[in-house]
Amino acid sequence: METPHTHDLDAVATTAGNGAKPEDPGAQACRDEVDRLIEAWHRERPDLDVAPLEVLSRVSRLARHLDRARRTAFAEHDLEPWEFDVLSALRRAGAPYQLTPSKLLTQTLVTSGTMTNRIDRLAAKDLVKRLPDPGDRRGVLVQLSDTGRKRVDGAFEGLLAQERDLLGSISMADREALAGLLRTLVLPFDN
Amino acid sequence: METPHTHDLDAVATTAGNGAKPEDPGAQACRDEVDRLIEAWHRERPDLDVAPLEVLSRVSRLARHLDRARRTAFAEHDLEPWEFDVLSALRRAGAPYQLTPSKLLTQTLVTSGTMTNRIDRLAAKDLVKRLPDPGDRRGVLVQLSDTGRKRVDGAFEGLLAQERDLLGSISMADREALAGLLRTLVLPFDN
DNA sequence: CATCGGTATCTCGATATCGAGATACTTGGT
DNA sequence: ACCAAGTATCTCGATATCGAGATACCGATG
Repeated sequence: METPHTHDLDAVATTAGNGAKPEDPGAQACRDEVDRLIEAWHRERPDLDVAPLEVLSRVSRLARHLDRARRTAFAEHDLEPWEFDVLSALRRAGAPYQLTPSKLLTQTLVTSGTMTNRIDRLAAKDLVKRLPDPGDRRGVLVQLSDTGRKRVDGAFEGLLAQERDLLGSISMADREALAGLLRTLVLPFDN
Repeated sequence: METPHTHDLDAVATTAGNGAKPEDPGAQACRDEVDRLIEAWHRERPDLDVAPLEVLSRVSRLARHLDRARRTAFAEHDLEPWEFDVLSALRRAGAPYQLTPSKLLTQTLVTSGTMTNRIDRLAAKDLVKRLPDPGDRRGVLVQLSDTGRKRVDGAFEGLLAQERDLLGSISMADREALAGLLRTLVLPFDN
């Protein structure tokens, strides 16, 4: 999806990118898809400042690539991304690895119907178990099984290895700067 | 559509975050969800270096928030995100706003079956038209209608306004730094 | 203890996507 | 001209998700 951003005041559209400028300080030599996207919009709508796309389109596109990469990484542990989402929430909760469906759906941002379905399928694979919630007969507790814990731990280690690899081209200092700026952008949403 | 997605993942050590550090230079005072995610993983798996999550989890989460925000912004122009994806690809192509389904599906990263379905629905709403491809009788050309062009132009302006707003808390210099670092991360995927 | 609003979970019909296969046409080689 | 391999698009069954509604239970109030 395209998240365009540019401001146009004239020729600003190419400011941050290494777009058409021939000088290119000492930076990477290559244009990415977003550079092309922005160039196309700038050609078609020279009246608009599409600078915001420089940041936000890249966030969206990178996230999509990360989704695919994670799917591959998890596949080596026979887990789908949605399975990791649920199991990792339980894992992070700590022993005895129990959460209510309600807690799980707020953490995974899916609807209750979806979560019921997911728990059913995870239970069928013996990765979680459904227990009655003592103290609230409406509710249930979803508990990570022993095999579930091992699978999610392995998948998480694989994920970290992959992510470390993806970040390899960026210095420690830049990673921290990046993390800080991203936090600033996320905060208004996270409350 | 949409990339729905859902993933929670990641949490990094506490390196870059303003996690538990009491000093906090002059930065924002608040922890985000990823800080909490990282703290939980660090508690449960102190043997792992979860630092990559500081960056990549934030990218994923921010992208999800952006998806929801865009859905809202597009709704004011009676467009779904997937509709904007297709229409904007046609719009960027420039007059006469024609692309083959193949070009459209490489740009939107969906399968051919999905694209056929999308074109059907867009054509039913008179936002695009299917034309025979002169020069290749297997193929068709998808052309943006006049109302389609107006709708996508309006939606794009709305999107830009929203994105400019979201980036408001970040200085111009930081935006450029952010865009540059994100490009570095995306490049290995984009080829 | 009866009631009523709120909460937790599940049910179920509608829908968008995927993915494998079908169909029709093109292209290069002989 | 013919044929095989490749390409462009569409078809269709399976599936995961959403979202509205149903059911069962909690808790405070009178």
